[in-house]
Amino acid sequence: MEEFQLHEYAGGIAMAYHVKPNGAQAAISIYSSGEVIYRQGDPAGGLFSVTFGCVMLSRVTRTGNRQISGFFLPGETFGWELEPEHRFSAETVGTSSVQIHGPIHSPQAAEWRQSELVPSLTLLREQLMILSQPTADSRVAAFLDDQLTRQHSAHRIQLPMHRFDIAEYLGLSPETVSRVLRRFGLMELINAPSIHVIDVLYPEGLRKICSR
Amino acid sequence: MEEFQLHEYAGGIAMAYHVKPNGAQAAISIYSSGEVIYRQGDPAGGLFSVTFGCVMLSRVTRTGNRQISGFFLPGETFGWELEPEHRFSAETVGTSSVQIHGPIHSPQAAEWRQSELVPSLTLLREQLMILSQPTADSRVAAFLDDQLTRQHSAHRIQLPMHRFDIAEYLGLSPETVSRVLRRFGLMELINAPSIHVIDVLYPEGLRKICSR
DNA sequence: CGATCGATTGAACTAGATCAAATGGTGTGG
DNA sequence: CCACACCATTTGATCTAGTTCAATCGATCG
Repeated sequence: MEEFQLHEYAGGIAMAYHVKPNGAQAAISIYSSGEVIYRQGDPAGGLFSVTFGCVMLSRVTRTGNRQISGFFLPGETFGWELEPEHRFSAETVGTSSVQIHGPIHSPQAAEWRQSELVPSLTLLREQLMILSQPTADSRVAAFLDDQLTRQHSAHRIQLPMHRFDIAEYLGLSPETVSRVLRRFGLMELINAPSIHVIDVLYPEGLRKICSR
Repeated sequence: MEEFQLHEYAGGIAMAYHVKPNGAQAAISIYSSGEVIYRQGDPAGGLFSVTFGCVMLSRVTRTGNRQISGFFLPGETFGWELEPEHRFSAETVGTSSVQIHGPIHSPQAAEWRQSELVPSLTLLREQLMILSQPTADSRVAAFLDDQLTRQHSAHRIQLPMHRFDIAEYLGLSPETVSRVLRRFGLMELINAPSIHVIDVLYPEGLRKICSR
């Protein structure tokens, strides 16, 4: 079992050390909701992985529009950059903790890089399949199904992000996202006990809606 | 300058050897249009990169729908798999040649893996941004702009794939793709001398349409 | 020169966006 | 502890963008 040692907690940020099985330590930062881990244009230094909560990657285009690249969940790695600058901003969505693996080309990150690159690619490919869905229903359904998988849950999923962010990510309006979720509720596919929690009552039904 | 040695050519498939500067040889296959390189479900053996033409990755979902994962152009690498089976099919779009780097975990592929994974990730992330565009115009514009970049061209792009495939990739109907392209033509943003060739007359105009 | 398949165009319909208003939840101050 | 204010979300009504279905056009190939 892995162990966490909390070192300080001030102003919503904490540093801790993640004690790996082999005794090595990796720095862990704990963030409160909505904090920026790095900003688009910052020097691309590190490779990160989520240990708790959720991290949203987004960028602002030349024309001033915001695009959401994705939401990262525990066990998922982000911060890969080909260029010397981060092309996306990373911010927490809800209280979250993030493990820092050091600079992308550092020896510390090497092992991580090796083992996590292909999973990152696979993850991204799945996200692509969500966004190539033709209708709002199928997109939202695919999104929820993806969350089920990535949260390793049979029914309950956490959606700590705003509806607006989900909408922007899916290329839909927030009103449409809201309406689709309501409809899914009426169809008894899902149940939303609170705004940031959704119980998927009938996962197979969701999957049938995908790519229809 | 790199050298190609052609060894055989039968039934549209040829094997050749790509003579690298250091003298090492990497196998190259030449395919005619629409040939399948591997099929979804095939054992995931190899890592490939396009040397000429275009390769389309697609899959068929449980519900029988086809999804297009993307189009790969010269210099781009595909075939990454986390699991022992290919989750997508790869087929050529137009006459194409593909370099085979050997099994994904082989020493021959190691170097390639190292150098090409982050670029693959970056590429995929760009594609994600295309698909998260909210309107048909912005999607098609982003798609064309992406092709300009990836074909390293200032104006002319080749679109060897069918309109239907583009449409499926973008989550649009083929009619809409056709209409958008026609409209772009009327706006004198583009000019299509033939069905598979498009000249972008005013690239900056395309970019303004993206993410509007 | 016809046959076939893909692409385009047209017309009707529907899904989703937009604008506007109402609701609900959370935190703050009285 | 309650009332208010602020924000995100939901709901409603209208309008537009995109799909669908159908017909036409065009290129390629026997």
